Amino acid sequence: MKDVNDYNPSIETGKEKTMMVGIVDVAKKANVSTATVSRVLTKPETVRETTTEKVLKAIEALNYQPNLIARQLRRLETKTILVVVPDITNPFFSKVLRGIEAVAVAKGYQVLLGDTGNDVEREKGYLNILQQKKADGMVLLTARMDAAAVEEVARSFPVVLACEYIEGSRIPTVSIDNISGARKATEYLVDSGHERIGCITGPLDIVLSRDRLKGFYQAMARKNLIVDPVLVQEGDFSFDSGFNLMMKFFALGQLPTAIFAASDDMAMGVIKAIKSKGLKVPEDISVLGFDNLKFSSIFEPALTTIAQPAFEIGENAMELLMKLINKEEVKREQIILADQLVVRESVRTI
Amino acid sequence: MKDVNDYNPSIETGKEKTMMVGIVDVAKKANVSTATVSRVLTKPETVRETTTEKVLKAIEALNYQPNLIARQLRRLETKTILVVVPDITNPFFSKVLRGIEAVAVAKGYQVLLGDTGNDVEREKGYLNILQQKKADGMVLLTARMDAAAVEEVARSFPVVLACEYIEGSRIPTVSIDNISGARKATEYLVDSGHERIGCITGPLDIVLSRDRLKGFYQAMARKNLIVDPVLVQEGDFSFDSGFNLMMKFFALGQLPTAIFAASDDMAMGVIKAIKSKGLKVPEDISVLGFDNLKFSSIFEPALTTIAQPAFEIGENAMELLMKLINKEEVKREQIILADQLVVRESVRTI
DNA sequence: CGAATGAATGAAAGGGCTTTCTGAGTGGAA
DNA sequence: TTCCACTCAGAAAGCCCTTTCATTCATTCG
Repeated sequence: MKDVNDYNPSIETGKEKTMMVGIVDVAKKANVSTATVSRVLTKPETVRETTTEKVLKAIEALNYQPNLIARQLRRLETKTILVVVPDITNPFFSKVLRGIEAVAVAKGYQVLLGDTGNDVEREKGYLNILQQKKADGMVLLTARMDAAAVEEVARSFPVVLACEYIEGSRIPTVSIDNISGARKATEYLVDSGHERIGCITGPLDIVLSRDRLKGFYQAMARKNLIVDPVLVQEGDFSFDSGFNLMMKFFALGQLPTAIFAASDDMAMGVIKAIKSKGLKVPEDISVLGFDNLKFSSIFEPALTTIAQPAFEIGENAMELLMKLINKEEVKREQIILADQLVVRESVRTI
Repeated sequence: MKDVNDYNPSIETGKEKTMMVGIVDVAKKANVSTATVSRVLTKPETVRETTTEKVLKAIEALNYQPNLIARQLRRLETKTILVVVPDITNPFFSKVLRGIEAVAVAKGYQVLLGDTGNDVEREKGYLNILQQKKADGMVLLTARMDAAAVEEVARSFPVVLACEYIEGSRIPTVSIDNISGARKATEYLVDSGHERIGCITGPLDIVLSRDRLKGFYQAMARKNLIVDPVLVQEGDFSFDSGFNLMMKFFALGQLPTAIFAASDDMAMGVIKAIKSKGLKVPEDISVLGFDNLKFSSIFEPALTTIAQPAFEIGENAMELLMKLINKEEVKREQIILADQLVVRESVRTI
């Protein structure tokens, strides 16, 4: 059964007591109590220098690493936070995640990743992790699930929402103002001379999608323009949905002169569809996106879009979470970061 | 000091003993021992049905959630694995991560994320997490650090490498064959009639970059073509490095008819540079990439590239890790997945 | 010189769960 | 009826740390 090619590290160590070295071993070796060893590790200032040295030497000699699980149990804290993401593969979310991670690491926290794959059930599942004490807090980059359930958890544990928010909730949130962002985008389109403007939204069961749509309507209303209902279509943020919806406009024979897409991915899909019909962007139809993905500047035409400060959203969210965890008072529970219109080449001035 | 706008959930619960309910509370309520409660939760088949019901009812009533930390301490396992990534923002890695996550979740594991931001020091830091027992195993998507250190850890803990490997190491690995992939790519270029071919490599301190370069040389040698040394330049996988290196070729007045870039990002940079000089791809210069990012098919011209099965790499890595954790024998310690040449529009047949 | 102070350390009690060992109870075979 | 075998459940011993409380010892002051 055994084969030279088998890889089994535990065999290599043989049955020689690989015994995990514990704090007692160190204590014994250094001739002190476990209490002292623990103190050396966590409050060195309370231990005499000579003792500290002895202990450190023993730790070194035994290559001792404290068992964090035991510490966590004792201290009832994990120094871990949970981040729930709808799709880690989406560069926008991974950038937010990176912002979170950056400050987490700086503050000595680790991050447990929960990718829901856009599945509400899995999203719910992650709620338990807090109650099971596997994390000290959580930041949600998605909030499609039952709002009450989230509220419930947030009542007993530190929770912050990033990007999305829950209507009527007091759970701390950091995001941009999607309404004003979308309004700004649409107004730019109007100011560029467009009147017949289409909107491809995100999934409307998400607040943030509704907000962007709301911003669109607001801008149109302010400018006294009429929105043709067929030109408002619900996508799912994906390239494909942008492509398909634009094709639908073609099929319907209903062409706007400009389209506001609620994500850069969709905007690119829209543009591909337009090109596939032999038309040009922005000459024939203008397109404006949302997110400012790295790729949007590389794309041709380079996308005019609303930039979200993804990394900063992550940073702020984590900082907020830290305050919650440390039971500091948090004054503003809604942090709104500035978005920005990035003008590139996909919108034409008429 | 207090303000109506303060958000402080612990205030809402007041000082009413929000007391964490523990297994003893359940036991008391159900009139059984803690042992029985534990058994209901973990080996229900050993408990009489009527008892089980009582216990379940108590659990329900108290909304009891077992403290996983305590369980972990007792069982000496965390049901958590650590994934160390050089940059989560890179869609290739996030896709691998997703593969890992998918099988992790399926097997009841959680994933702790370690993003190193391409920093070797941070990479090293994550090694400790295993020894500190915060994770049962780890998969490394990067292995720039001291090989000996990794080996050392891998001797006592389950570790698998994904994408990269360590030369001469027996640590289980899953990846594609970068040498043959690059060779295949280069040969395609040659077979398309190109002879003067440039290569833009990844950072050469990474094995995988060296392998791709090696594949390039092998193909050129097999086809009896001469490699002009100035046409081989070291990039860092980024769009910018591709752009800059191509500009360097222009500055040098040394133009190849085709370029093999070791990443799609770089390939796109190269193409942008070519376009910026008023030349066309593939008409004037052909470009071939590596990775097959989602974006590569959207890019114009659509990139001809080598596709890596990122998600599958992740899946396989995690499955391998599971075997290691469960101390099953692993026969093959190197799993090579198939890469694939995806022909699109960026290479011209002469 | 004795008492009071303070610093440094140790003993021991958990933190919340799992699991072994043991005992109680039940039913069946002799 | 006695005994065995078996099932189910409880007592209690940890898992490995941290932290409180107590103790020791040296120092200072009256």
